[in-house]
Amino acid sequence: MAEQISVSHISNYAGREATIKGWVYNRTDKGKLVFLLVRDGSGFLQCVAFKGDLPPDVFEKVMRLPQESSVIITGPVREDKRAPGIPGGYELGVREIEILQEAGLDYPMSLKDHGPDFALDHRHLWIRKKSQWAILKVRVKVMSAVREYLDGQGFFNLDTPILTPAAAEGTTTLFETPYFDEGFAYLAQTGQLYNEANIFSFGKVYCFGPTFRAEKSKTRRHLTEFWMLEPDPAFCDLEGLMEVEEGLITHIVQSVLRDCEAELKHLGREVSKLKAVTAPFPRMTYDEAAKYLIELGKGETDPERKELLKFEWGMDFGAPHEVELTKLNDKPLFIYGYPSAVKAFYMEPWPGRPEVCKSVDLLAPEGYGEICGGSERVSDHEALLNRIRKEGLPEESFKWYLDLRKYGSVPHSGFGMGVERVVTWLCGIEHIREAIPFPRTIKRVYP
RNA sequence: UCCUGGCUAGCUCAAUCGGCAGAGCGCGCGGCUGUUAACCGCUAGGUUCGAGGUUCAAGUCCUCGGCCAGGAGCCA
Repeated sequence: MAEQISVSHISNYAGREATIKGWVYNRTDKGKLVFLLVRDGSGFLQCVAFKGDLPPDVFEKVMRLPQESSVIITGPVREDKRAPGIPGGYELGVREIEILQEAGLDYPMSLKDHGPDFALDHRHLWIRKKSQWAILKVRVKVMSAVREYLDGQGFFNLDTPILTPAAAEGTTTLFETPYFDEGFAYLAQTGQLYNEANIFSFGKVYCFGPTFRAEKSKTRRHLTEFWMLEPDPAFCDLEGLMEVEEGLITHIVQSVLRDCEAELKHLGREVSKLKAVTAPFPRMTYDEAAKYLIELGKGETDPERKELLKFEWGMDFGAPHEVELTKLNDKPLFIYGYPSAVKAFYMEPWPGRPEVCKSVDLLAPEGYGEICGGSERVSDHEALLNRIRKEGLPEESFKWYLDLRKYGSVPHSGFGMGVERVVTWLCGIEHIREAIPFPRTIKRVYP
């Protein structure tokens, strides 16, 4: 009996019999010869049926097998440069085929491109498509690389609650849900405050889960539900934080390059640009970036562009500003020392410059922009209390958070990384909605 | 919330100045022993987003409405 194998391991079986279980992705019939491109989740494999090798009724069925039919195929594995697929270069002769189900002929997803509305309405089927499968494979690798790296660096993965009592940062819109006799609970937009509590029990911690933002953002960089990684190490200043970030990002990129070569190739990703992503990453202060942008704006002649690039010290970067800054380097770029006024209340002020805080954003190159945002946290109890009062935040809600500064406070830092933004960048794709299996956007909760 | 663009066959799109509603893909039928989103031939497939208006004539122009997109703001 032939061994059942994964398509991804096909190269180990050349010259032997093997069985694969999967779905017909495409069929090309040539009269007395039929090619079935079969996917099994691990890859795509060409299976070849010759008329002379099969009983007439079986061959007739294979020749008419609809796209997406589920099959179990057994036959000889052959090395053949002509064979397409992922990894490709190998094919399976059809000696025996069991058809579990002939798919309906009205399968709506074409192998050609669809418009976004149609594709998203059929996301449950769209994910079967090779391009989407490749992107989501990269996502899987990013997720596992994250855990692999942080676990290896002595971080502990402590989960933080998704149902939370109130706004962590006050400003951003939250999803609200009724909560028994307590009134309302809110879907977490960050696990950071809880991470900070976990720090004092575990030292270096991270949370990794879905995050919710009810902002009415309608761009190719936004989802209302996205996955965020938030590492928070104790005894770590801003410089130490940047080192954690560049170590993590480098490990993610190298892991994807190593294990997702075929997927990136299929997506047409220029791999050489990712190979350049190694620590250390360039660093730039907000002051330097502001100066650069102001100069750039002065030199701009197109009035529309000039308006978009308009900038003065104290502003937060808009998308067009970010894009310009990402063009400066081939590697991700750290920008640190933002004005306190545009950042959150818990960020440590810069020594001797209270108008600036110890915050850092990491911008992915090639125009992709912000993938991480973080800071050193205020560790002094009085200073934090003052910040909370100044922001007009409800002191009572932050009692437990303030406690953390009373019992063994230490310098600590943390950042958040948007998983889908990283995947979008690594895959070189246009839109973040393809970087998550079932995207949630302002206009879409189906399917 | 604002700005811009779009809506025509199952899908992706064309239709000149307002003048007969088209193609490719997919489905169906036929052909082909090396296809790579195969190719070749044939068939079927239309409430042009909705309502109203202008006109001899509207997919095309005007008004209102709906839906989608991506950009601004905000952010990861």
